[in-house]
Amino acid sequence: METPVCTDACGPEQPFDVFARTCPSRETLEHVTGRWGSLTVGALREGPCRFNELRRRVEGVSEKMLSQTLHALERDGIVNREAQPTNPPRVDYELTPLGIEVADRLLALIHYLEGNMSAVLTARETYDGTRGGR
Amino acid sequence: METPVCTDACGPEQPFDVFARTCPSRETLEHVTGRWGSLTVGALREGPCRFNELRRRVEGVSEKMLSQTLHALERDGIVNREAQPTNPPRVDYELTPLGIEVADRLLALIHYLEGNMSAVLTARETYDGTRGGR
DNA sequence: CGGGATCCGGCTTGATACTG
DNA sequence: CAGTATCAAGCCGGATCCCG
Repeated sequence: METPVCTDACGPEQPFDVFARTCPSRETLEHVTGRWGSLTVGALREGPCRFNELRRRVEGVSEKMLSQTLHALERDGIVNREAQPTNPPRVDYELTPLGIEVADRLLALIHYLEGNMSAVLTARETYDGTRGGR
Repeated sequence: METPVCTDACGPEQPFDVFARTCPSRETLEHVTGRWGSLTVGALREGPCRFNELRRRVEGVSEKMLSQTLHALERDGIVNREAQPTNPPRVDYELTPLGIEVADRLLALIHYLEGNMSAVLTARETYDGTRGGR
């Protein structure tokens, strides 16, 4: 489980490298950091959640995109899906242990950005101003 | 600069919240975690870099997308662009202090994923196997 | 070398409708 | 509630040409 080696897509004795075009880690990174992936994972860090509640936490996501995002994350072992065959149906989504680790690193980034948006906004004004109003 | 407040898009007295549909932090997060954004920021963490060298580090990115990505990151104050009006022209890109902080958090996520891809790959096999070959 | 401008095909996305 | 199916639109991204 430590220092795994990419046995098929990144070369014989080479560890996974996201900068390599064909490395599967790039795919997973995209699932996790994708438009809805990062928000979904971040929202689930607050605890298990049902489908429609998740939709409310992640403002703006459509049913289709949330469903699609959750499937990709479940396949990658980031999210666990628990369905109870009751009526009405009840399905809970939660992070796996792997997902929790991912979420914490993602949230560190998110919170840092949230905490420094004033700097970003200032930079934007400077940038937009410098290039003559364009 | 500490505990900034979103004065226009997230409500009067409320800090920036990436889960809110209209919060500008969501936009910046997408620039940073976007398909090429994360790899570009990660690659620049190794040090300043010229355009075409960056293209080589980030395998698979087109000129157009790299250019576009760099502009967005520069506007957000993540990347600094230094052009020397020589001939042939020489342009160096580097992370700003803000960008370095962002990159470190991003790389923490990337390295964690790279180091746990075997678990992801196993999860995928299980997932694909369970749902009867579909 | 370091890009900008343009064209264009296709995948992604978002409504909408429907199912269990 | 928890999704899937369908479809049109639009944006993404690559290829190409051009410029400084």
